[in-house]
Amino acid sequence: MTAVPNTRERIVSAAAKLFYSEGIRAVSVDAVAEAAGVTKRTLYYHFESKDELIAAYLDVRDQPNLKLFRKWFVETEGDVMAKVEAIFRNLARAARHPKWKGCGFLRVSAELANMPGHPAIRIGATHKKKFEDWLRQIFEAERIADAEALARQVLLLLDGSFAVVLLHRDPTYMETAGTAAASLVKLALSRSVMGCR
Amino acid sequence: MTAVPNTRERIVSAAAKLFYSEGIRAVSVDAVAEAAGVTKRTLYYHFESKDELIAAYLDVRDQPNLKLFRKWFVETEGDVMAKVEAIFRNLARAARHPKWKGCGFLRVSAELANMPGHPAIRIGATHKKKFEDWLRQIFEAERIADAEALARQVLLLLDGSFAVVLLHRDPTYMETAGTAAASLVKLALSRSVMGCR
DNA sequence: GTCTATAAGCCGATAGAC
DNA sequence: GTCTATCGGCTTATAGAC
Repeated sequence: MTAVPNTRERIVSAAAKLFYSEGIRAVSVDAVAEAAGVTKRTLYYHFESKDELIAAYLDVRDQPNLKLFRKWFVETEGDVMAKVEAIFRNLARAARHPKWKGCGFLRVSAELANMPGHPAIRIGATHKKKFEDWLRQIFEAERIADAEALARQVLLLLDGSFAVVLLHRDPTYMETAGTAAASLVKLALSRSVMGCR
Repeated sequence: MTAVPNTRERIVSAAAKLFYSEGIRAVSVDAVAEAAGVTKRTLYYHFESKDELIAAYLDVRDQPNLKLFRKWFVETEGDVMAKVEAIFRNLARAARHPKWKGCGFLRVSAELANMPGHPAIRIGATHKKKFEDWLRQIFEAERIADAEALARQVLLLLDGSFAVVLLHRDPTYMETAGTAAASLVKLALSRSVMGCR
């Protein structure tokens, strides 16, 4: 809420752009500072370390990301199958953008696989849990018996499509994942209606 | 087939261990050379660049990896659903090993997301296509109508479970993925028997 | 084919002035 | 809070001897 352009925010914004585009280990602190228009010393005034900056990068992406998924869901006409499938279709559209490079959270967790307790990984894990919980609540509202398992299955298809499309650069995999997700939702729904476990 | 311990093989073996354990950008050429017991100059005699070494690392993992999946599949008693599910159950067991750090192919593609044409990414893409083709052939042999789509769906669940388990360090997601995969196979099988598209 | 030695520069992080 | 200047170490890759 300061009146002047916030230096910290400019640094995080520059970091987000570079880290997502190039990868966190490929981008130096120098490069982030230069892109933000500050010196490295200023950057280290606002952040204790590069690791803290990486965590800040993912933290600013948390809410906007979840909000976008919710938007795609609610703005779609039809039943819950159609709404879930629409998430994947919208994601496929996003993946066709030349600057798309997968899921920032998953890429950081892959890059930092040798540092399991890293703050950025915690933020990524929390983000994905929030998404899974959101799905679970939706399925519970639909009176689906094992909403928790179904939410996990849809999450697995979503994160799988991030990984596969990043590798093959073929967004049609996201549509395949959407079809699979819709099938699983339908199956769970039919089981619940029949009163089965 | 040389009689003496092959220097090139020792280098690739050391690289594989370190790259998988720490990440490709986190490991220096110096570290690989030292682990292999050769000097950096010798390493650069056998490999033109670090990029070529990364590609070699994934290349040696291609066949053993596919062979393991086939082994898990054929050694499982029961129908195709049980066999597919067994892949995920075996993977969950592997993921519980303390040294497990996800899928090497996917992690490289995440680390090199800014270099789409990198030789190592091509090798990873080819590897995953081989796996997908193997699944497709299995489903075709089961007379499943859209074997291609089903193979892609199972692949998406598999790679999704790699990504999610790496993030949460919770191998039960692999069992959830296995359940989902079995459900999708069963669904496709029932559709094919009924003669539907 | 393997070695020693080193180039040339970038890395994360810091000292101290203002 | 932002600057200039720089530390010590590590980076990929190479020159030239044997």
